[in-house]
Amino acid sequence: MFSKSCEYAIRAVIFICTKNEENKVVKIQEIAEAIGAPVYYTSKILQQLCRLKLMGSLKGQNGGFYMGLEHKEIRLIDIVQAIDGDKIFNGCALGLSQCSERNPCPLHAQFKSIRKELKEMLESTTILDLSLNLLKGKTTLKKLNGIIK
Amino acid sequence: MFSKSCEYAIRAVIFICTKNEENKVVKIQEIAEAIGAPVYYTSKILQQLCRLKLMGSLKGQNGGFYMGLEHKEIRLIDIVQAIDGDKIFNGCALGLSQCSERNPCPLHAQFKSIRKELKEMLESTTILDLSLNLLKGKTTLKKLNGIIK
DNA sequence: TTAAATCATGTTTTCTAAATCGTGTGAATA
DNA sequence: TATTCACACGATTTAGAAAACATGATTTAA
Repeated sequence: MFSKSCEYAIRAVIFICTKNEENKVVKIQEIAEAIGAPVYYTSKILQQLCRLKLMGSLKGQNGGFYMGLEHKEIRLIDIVQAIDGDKIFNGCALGLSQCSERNPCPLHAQFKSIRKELKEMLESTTILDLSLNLLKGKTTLKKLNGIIK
Repeated sequence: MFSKSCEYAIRAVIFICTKNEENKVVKIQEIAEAIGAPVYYTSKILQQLCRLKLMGSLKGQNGGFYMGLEHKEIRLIDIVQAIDGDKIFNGCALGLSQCSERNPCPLHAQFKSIRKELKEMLESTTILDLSLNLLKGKTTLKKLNGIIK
């Protein structure tokens, strides 16, 4: 569904957002460990999000990544589009480049409503909401008996 | 969404089914060209489907692949499961191995209905239906001015 | 019966996403 | 202001999917 990069991005952003409740900046080392992703790879992805102003970063001692007030309205769709582009919305399920409304592939109609639902979900879900659920313990990023609930 | 192999598989199966209206066996060469896929790669995939009895094949001169009466009830889900397994139904959207109903990831709830809709669609759609739409010209596997409509 | 056609199968190569590495740059603090 | 810590960024390596190849097995038809 999503690329590995995109999975990491979403996990990271949610995690950082939970930390931001305490107005903290989070180091890449801590992020990578918390979401179970390779450190260098994760940092690359987060740099991409920073460039697009989907999150912030601070260099130097006591530096790290953060999601501030200016990022409270960021939604899942923003992250997904930043990393995976919009092939998830436009891409043909059968991989046909010429597939479109006018020239539909055999599965085009069948996927229409699924795509719509997916897009609406990504558009309406904020990272903040997801992070609040994580904080409340309703959802998890790790194993039940892991460090992070 | 699907792996490349799975895309090819679905395209091929639909195409073969359209040919079967005339009770013909179709050569791998013709199939690969019709669906715009590499010959050797496609043959590998179809062999997999043959082993699972999702289609038939004949060796020797005038041989090829076919979908006979015994395959008329085959549905999209059969093809997808044969090639991609069921990670599309069970796999976590965030790639977390431990994600489950009891230990849901932050997106678990959001993806629930989307998954359900996808699964129901794959279960209810027969290859035959898709091939009939293709024959009627309602859908296409190729460019508008390509050989195969 | 033999040769050609065609699927079957194991191996190798290629390509790209994923992961790693090395060096640069900016900020904090002693 | 020098040192250290942490992100930034380009380059490289790795791994796995995708594609290509080589050879074997089976059927048909001349």
